Amino acid sequence: MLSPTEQLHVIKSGIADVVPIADLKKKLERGVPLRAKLGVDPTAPDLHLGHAVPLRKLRQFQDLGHIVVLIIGDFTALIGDPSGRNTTRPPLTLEAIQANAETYIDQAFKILDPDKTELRRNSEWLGEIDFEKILKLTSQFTVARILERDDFSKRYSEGKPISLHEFLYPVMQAYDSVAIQADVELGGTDQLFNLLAGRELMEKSGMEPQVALTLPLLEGTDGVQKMSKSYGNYIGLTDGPDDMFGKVMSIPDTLMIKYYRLCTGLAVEEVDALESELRDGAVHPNALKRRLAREVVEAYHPSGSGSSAEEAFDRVFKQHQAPEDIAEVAVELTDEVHLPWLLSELGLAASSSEGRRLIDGGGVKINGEPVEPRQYNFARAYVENMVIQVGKRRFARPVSGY
RNA sequence: GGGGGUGUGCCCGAGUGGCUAAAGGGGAUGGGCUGUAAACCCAUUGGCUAUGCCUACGAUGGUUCGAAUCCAUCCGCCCCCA
Repeated sequence: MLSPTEQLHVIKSGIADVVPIADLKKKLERGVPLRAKLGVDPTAPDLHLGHAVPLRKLRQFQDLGHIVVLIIGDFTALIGDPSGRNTTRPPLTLEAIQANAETYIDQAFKILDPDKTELRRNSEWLGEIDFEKILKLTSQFTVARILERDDFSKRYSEGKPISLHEFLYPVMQAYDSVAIQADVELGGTDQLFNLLAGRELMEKSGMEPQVALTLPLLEGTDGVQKMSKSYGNYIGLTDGPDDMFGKVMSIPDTLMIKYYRLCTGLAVEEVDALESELRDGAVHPNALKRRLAREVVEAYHPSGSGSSAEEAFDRVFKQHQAPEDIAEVAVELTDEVHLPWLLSELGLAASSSEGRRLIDGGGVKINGEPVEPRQYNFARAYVENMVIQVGKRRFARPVSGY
């Protein structure tokens, strides 16, 4: 086992904050495996790299010999965490929660070590709580204290509605920590309030309070907004290797090290070394990003998939050739084919008007041959089974639908 | 419960009767440059086999030769007072 100081170095890599750091040190020095908690809301069925960030950190805890307690917030999902939102979240149905939870667990164990993971659902203890207990719990917190939370105070001062039940979210999350006797709880920076609420409640329950460890939000491929499906800047955990590779390559350079720290399983010292090489100019940023992309791909796909994704990438973007497997799309072709229509059928354009614009903008190629602006109609033989390309990265091959 | 305000394209935001498919910005997409990075330059950004037609300025109805712009009702959101 590493010394407490060494452990601390690993734990601190890439994180936003630990409060209080002294408590964490103290806990580590005892040499007893810690219980590291992460509560997840089974609200989103599609997981992306951003969701994986805390899981990676948990994995580090496991590798250091600690225990991970992964709590599926099946009960709390009934409320919907208002974190980072300025509106009330709609509660989910039980079925949706169940399905999302399954997906989540599936993905999570691609990263976590199952032998060192305690998987719990918070309906275990929250489901049977009675009203008297709720009153006792809620009496531990004051309205003023709850209103300190950023999004609450903001919504309150902006006159946006806050439903009373939303106040209970931090209370329930805090109670989770009591129930499983957490030593450390992880969460995004937007979770700090909830994490500290847990700390407070534990203390009031006569337990040793947990340490709050916050992780930065991961920016998406645009490098600005946090990764999220609704911004369209996400890298999905179930994305194919080629796709995943390409998406990682498109992140801004400035995010590379952050991605290394938060999205790969690379040892902390190694990332430290890469960071200084990058700073000294000892390594070309492009080479570093390629390695990052390979690492990320290999984390979610079979070994070897990283380099084959890289080859596919070079084929398309360096040698400007069509990728090896192009999506074949069945369409019903007539003898004369209207290309704008075809582009929208193939999913390469949102509408045939957009297809027309793409053609006029010089962004469409058939078998590598650019299509002249204002040229819209082609003989069937000219397009059928051919490689239709839009921009640099979108390809499709129309095949007969019969 | 009372008074006031506001609702425009993916988002923000001009527009107060015709010249408005709707200024400007952001974002996005395509092209150039490149390392599919950043920065920068150019173009496009409602639909439609298309020098035209259709649909659009919260919803419905009305006034008018003509409405995002005027009127009525409704819906949503916000502010102030109680």
